[in-house]
Amino acid sequence: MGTCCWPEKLSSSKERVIKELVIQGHEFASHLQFLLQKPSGDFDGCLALVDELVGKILRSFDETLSVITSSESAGGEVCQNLASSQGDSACYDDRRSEDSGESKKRLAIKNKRGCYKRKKISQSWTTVCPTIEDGHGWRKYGQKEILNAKYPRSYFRCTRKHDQGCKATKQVQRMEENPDMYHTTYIGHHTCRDILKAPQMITDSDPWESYNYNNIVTSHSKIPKYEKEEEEHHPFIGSSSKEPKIKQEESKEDAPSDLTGDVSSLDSIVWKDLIPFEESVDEPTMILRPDCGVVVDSVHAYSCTEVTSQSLDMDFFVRSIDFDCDFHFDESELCRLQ
DNA sequence: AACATTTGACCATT
DNA sequence: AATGGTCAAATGTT
Repeated sequence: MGTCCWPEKLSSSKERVIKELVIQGHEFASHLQFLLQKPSGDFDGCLALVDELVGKILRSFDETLSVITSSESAGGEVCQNLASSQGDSACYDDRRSEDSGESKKRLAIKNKRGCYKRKKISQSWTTVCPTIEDGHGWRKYGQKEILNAKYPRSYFRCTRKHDQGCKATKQVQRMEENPDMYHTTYIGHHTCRDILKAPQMITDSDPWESYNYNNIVTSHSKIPKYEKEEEEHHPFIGSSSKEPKIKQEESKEDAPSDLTGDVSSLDSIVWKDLIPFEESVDEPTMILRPDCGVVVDSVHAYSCTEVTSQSLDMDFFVRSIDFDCDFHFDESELCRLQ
């Protein structure tokens, strides 16, 4: 896992990645930073430019990831972390076809409940947060008691699974040590395109908040009425899939007022997802959440508490990005390419 | 009625 | 066999 290197034949890909991510991304981000540092009066006139830069940065990440993804298939060597789970269905079908006759028989007879393809855990990253809200629309599809765990684990899939084939899922479990926190494991990335709404929301004085397409800052999870006594054990888990949906749809205006009511204790916990990374980058290997411990792939931990619009620093991102395959952006490489 | 959640059954993996 | 992930019918909510 951690020793997956870039094969020689991929060196050009590496250069492309560096060019895309470090040079262009850095350039755009620096430009953006410059704009953001302007006095707010001047800033208003730059909204279109900011919008454009954000688009460029996103494109840069998109391009980067597409290079990485294509390199994997071309080179035959797969960084496990980045190995797409998208194509796992065929794999499973094959495996299944080789399965025992008994298994086949059961399938043929039932072909309904339980006939599913379990995805390989190839792309996953975890977060620890006081909320399971992350700006995406999730639908709960299961819950399990976990051995030796006090709290059950809830399973969510993207609400766009069916209409857009988005394969992102997540598992949420309240932490025993700290029941106020939720341990969330994201599996697979969003391929749905709700992100398209993003530019419309870049009207805030705080640009990071714009990344927060769904007003996470003010929309804390609300316990649904029918959650009843369950709320004591996992209030957010039961409600999450409703709320993001509200936000994903029309309610940019009314969602906040609707959702701020009863979790005032979270008002001080202002964390913001860098959703563009999660959305546009094929595989988000990093999530930044001030106030939250962030664990990537259960191995690489990042903790950031001071990432704001004023401290937007591409170097930080570059240092933090870890493809889990010994791929480094070293300074000399950067200089050489520049 | 449409959509979301709950929950037990089923299946894959170890 | 144990454990955990997924499915889908039943049920609840809007």
